[in-house]
Amino acid sequence: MKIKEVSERYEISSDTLRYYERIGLIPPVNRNRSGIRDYDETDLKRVEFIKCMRTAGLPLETLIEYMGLVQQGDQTIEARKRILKEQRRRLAVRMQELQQTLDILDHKIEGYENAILNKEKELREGIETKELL
Amino acid sequence: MKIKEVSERYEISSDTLRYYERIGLIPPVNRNRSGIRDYDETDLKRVEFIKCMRTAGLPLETLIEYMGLVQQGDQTIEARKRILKEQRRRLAVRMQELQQTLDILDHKIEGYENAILNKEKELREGIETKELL
DNA sequence: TCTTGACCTGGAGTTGACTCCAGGTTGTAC
DNA sequence: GTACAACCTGGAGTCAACTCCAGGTCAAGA
Repeated sequence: MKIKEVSERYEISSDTLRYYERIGLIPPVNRNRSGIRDYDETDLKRVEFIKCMRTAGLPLETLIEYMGLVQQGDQTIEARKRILKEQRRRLAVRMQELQQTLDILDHKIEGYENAILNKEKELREGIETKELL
Repeated sequence: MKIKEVSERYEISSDTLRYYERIGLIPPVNRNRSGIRDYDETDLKRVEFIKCMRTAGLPLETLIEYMGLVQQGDQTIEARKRILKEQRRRLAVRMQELQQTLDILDHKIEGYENAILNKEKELREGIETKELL
């Protein structure tokens, strides 16, 4: 599969795919006789995995380390597991943070939903409701 | 409250706090006679809000726009609500993405938990279990 | 009085992750 | 056989969001 198709399938630009290869995140992709990249199933799996992890915000550095360990074979399984567990932990924390922010946003949006009502009340009763940040 | 204390309370560096002021995210903070920033309650609320939204990944540009609207008073309530709703929507999408990645990580970790067992099986039965990415 | 530490400013530098470019080759369609 | 699109490389440029720095002010303690 040529780079453009991979690029479209995973919504990663060709430039980025080549970049990932340059920095050693993905091992060199096979080429056809004229030197054009031809991604095989293994390459695609790697790209998909990286896409997924990048979407979740894992840094390239960590992924490079991880992919390097995969290349080194079975004796790195423990190390890989450690990396994944650590990233899992971070991700869980991250999700809690997002959830908190989501709650606050909901609360604020609700506040705005009531804002017009409150303004009427203000006028009627001559009080001032507090500033909505 | 002086900048250092604010910085510690919200885990935002003093440089970043000043930076936020420079780019117009936070309106100018009051100074004491010698020109040193003295954050009041309103300032702290703004900082807290920004901290929370930045943690969730909202871009500075959006926050600047939003904070600008807050400064302009009640006639911008609709616009503000629209911004918050849009960000809420994005955040929900983001969380789904993270959840997906979390599931995949769990799956992979489980795969690694079994990896040693599988290796024994390989030896016993002379088969090869597929590569663990 | 002198030192120390926190603060100030405007501007420059850094980081992570791309993204773009010039200059060149190749395979296919007309 | 020539135009065209898609590919290649190495290197430079961009972007968001900080982060650091030089050079200077100021208040409080030894």
